[in-house]
Amino acid sequence: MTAKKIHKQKAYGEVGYALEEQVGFVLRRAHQRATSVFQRLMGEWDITPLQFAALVKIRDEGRVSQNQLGRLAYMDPATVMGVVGRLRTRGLIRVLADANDKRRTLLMLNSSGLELLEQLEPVALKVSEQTLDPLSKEEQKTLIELLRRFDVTAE
Amino acid sequence: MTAKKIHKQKAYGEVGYALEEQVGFVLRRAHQRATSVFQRLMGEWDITPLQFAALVKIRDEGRVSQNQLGRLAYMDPATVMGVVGRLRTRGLIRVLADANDKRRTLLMLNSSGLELLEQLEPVALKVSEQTLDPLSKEEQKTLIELLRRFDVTAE
DNA sequence: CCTAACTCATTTGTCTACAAATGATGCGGA
DNA sequence: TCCGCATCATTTGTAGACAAATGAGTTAGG
Repeated sequence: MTAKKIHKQKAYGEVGYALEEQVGFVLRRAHQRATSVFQRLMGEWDITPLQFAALVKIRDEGRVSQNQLGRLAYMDPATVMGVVGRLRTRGLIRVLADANDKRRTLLMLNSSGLELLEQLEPVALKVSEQTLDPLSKEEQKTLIELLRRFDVTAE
Repeated sequence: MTAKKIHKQKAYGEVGYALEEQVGFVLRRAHQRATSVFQRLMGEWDITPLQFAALVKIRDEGRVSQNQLGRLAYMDPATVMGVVGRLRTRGLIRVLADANDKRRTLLMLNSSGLELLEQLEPVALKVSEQTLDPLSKEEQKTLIELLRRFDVTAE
């Protein structure tokens, strides 16, 4: 019914600017899909992608300062503030002052954080799986590799 | 300098959960790159990726209702509200009531909206170009195609 | 022709995302 | 040694992203 209207979109070879061929647009779409799958599978634990990423990074490091965590998980300082605050409120991490550098706040998982993370990791693998479902195994590998190339540029 | 710390991240074949190999994580990264390039090139016009997408879609359709626009640009109703509000405030679109359906609000570009959009489109192409810069032409095509496959599922 | 189910715009609330500014602290070089 | 510059955490402000709820309006089926 409404499908007819859709065809008014600029088609592939058309002259003008085709929004759905621009990287930013399709990346946004793909990212929406990924977070949607994440919410569906992780919803029952009430955790967000960023909160999960933070837990993983904190555990991998043992102990990190907030800024360090931000660099590892690609969050800017303001965003880290929020994420860390919520993890702290939920009692998943321990926050302590760095004796060697009074500017720093050190973060580490406490036992409930570690326990939760261990429950979550297998689910996170399912999230990746389901997100990538429309692609063949070969294509999945290609996609991840191409996306990771955006990283090298450091910037 | 700090590069040494980075190697504490789980390496490729390691046992545990490797965050940087999960789709959601790399998609988020890639999307960050795209919006960062967008801001850098579009900053001088003070426009955001979503606002630009909305302008394109409104022009392509001629006139759209808000919900329709949301479906075309993949924004939910609450997000559309904000974007449309800002475009209206800046005087780029015209908002009128639909005579046939009193629930609906119709949107269309006014002359300044159209004029701005025409200035912006060539810049938007540069945004895509620069974003994709780390990849070869061949890889760029592959990436876009793979990303667009996430769309077909309709979901 | 009437009502139940749907659609539309809108609000509220939570969570990313980032720019820009701030004050406290640390550090390197003259 | 001390002074400028960098780094750290933090705040404020704007904008996307979405869930959930609401009331007005439309449509389809009985």
